[in-house]
Amino acid sequence: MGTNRSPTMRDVAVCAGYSTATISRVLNNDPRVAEHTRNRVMVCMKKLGYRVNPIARSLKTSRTHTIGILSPEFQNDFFMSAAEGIENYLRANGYISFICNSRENPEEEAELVRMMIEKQVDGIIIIPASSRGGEHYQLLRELEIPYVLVDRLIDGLEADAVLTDNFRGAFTAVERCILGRAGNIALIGGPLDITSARERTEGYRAAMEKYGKAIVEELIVCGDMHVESGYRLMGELLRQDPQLQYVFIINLFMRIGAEKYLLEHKSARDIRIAAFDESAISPLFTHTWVTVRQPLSRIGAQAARLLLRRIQNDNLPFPQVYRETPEIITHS
Amino acid sequence: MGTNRSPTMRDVAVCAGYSTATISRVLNNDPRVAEHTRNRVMVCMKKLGYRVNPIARSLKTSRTHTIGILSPEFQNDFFMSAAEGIENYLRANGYISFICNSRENPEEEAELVRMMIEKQVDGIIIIPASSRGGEHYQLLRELEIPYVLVDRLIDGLEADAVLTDNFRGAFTAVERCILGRAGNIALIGGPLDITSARERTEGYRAAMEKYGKAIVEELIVCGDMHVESGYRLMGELLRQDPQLQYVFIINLFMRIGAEKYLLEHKSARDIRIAAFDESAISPLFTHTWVTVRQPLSRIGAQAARLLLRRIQNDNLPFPQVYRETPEIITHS
DNA sequence: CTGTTAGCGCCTTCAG
DNA sequence: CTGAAGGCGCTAACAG
Repeated sequence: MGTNRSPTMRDVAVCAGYSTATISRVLNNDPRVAEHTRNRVMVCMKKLGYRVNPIARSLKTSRTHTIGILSPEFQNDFFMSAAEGIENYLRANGYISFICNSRENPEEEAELVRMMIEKQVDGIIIIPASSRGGEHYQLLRELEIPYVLVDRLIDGLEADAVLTDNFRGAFTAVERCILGRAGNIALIGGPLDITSARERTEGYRAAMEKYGKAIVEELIVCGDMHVESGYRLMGELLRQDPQLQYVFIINLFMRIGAEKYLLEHKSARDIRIAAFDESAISPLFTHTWVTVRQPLSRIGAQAARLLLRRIQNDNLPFPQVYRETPEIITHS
Repeated sequence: MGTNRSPTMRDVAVCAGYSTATISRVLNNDPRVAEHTRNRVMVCMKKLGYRVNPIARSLKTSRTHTIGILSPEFQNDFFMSAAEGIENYLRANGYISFICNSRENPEEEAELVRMMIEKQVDGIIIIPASSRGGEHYQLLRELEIPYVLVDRLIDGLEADAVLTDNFRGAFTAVERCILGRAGNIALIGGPLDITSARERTEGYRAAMEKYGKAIVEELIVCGDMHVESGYRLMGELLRQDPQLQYVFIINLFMRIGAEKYLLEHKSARDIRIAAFDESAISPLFTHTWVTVRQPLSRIGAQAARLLLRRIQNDNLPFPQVYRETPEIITHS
């Protein structure tokens, strides 16, 4: 009654008439244990409602079957979709995960990495808060704790990573605009020290060049990835080129701003937007031409898979960088 | 070089010339340890880069300073905002948290609860996947593991909980419409077995009654909280009452659907929407009249605080249910 | 195939 | 104020 401490291996051992070593073997599927013994033990475990104590086990093995995940933002569907992909894969493989919020702050990210190390996670998946790295990456390497980057790379850091093929996504999206016999195609890009923004910009330029479209530098503008800058930049572009027909926008939030601008300025004109990302609100966009859909949950699963292989010391060449192909959707 | 196992209490003890017992005392701020001893020990800890091994500590104390969080959906800004509030509070108080995804599925939720129990979390915060409960709640009670519900209640379950004051939010929003000298005010509600949907509907009715507005049952429709149903229901309402001026919509997703309907059907007419929730995309809404903003991160923090008090056995009366007042914003 | 033994790193009486 | 000793629950040699 009441605070019945939960049964331990010893209890099972007594109940079954074996030593704890045998119980342990059954637990770990050690093949050299007699079939009938195994059965007896299993029955006792069931009877007593025995469950291993993962803490004791971890203390012994110094493996926790726990993976840390670092995300720069919780209220961001993209990161969370990737996190979901990660979690699903891990859970299906006997690991559990642990998401923490770095709040776009490399310092906090580093602190969280230290905390995770302390908690003895078996590995870490990081959606980096910045493309500029930090000493914690080195720490992880020294301690030989495997980690995988997701969505962004770190400049100058050799590391396993899984991310969208940003270049290709941008290239194809812009290509579709060009093949639609576009006039000018403007770009609302992002900070060039964010690898994904840079790659998308490069994709734009490459597509333009490939098809011999003149690149008008005035029609290439950079925002900060947030709604307001999209709004502002859309205005600027239209002032630059009142006849503008196509805009390629590299992320969802700036695109929301741009749509808002168009809405408010009742641009009856047929501006067409090609952009990365999709979300619950996409139905409200009125200028959608091409959408680049990132395979986020696949990216997450891929990252988790890679990490587990590292943990199991599969000796894959280092580093592995997977670029997952996005889906390009052209709307009517 | 290389695999230098990390220093243990014993290393510190040797370095400082004391026993491990003393090191432990320093770590736990035991007052009966001489000041200079404490200093010596601290210096050694710093020098060796000592960090406690929380696993060993947990094995001994059977407390993990870890809290499990269950969320029905990762790609949901509202849940994740609450999660963020929780995490912040916990981290500031020496606890870490552990978010898992129940995928709107009570079975998975139960399974995750069992997993968390196994992992020996000190407590759990649950955003319930369903208002209908399940045996895991009883399990938690039996094992005397504290838990707090967030955002939704469970029918027939006495439990600590923190949530938005849905009734009041709805009441006030509708009141503002009425005071704006509205004609009919329609309602797009949700499944009545979800407590929050039910409470919001009640708030609507109460406000209507208080001001003596006739409740037209044809103008009260229920969706499933998703975009499509908002779209469909907006259409139905306008067919019911082509002169409709105000609609109160109980969540963001149905509201997106409704806005989409209005957009496509170029309702130049001045329909005004009062609705729960706000998000990155709110700028794109064109019929906003009143917004009910849930204080999600406060709710999260509150839930975390309550849970920690339970864990520390503060004997508060049981159960505690906090209803946090939402902010009501009236737009021009 | 099974048991014995010796810890993993820490906390906690109980003595001194 | 400090130390010695035992044990939390489990695993991993090493014997047999």
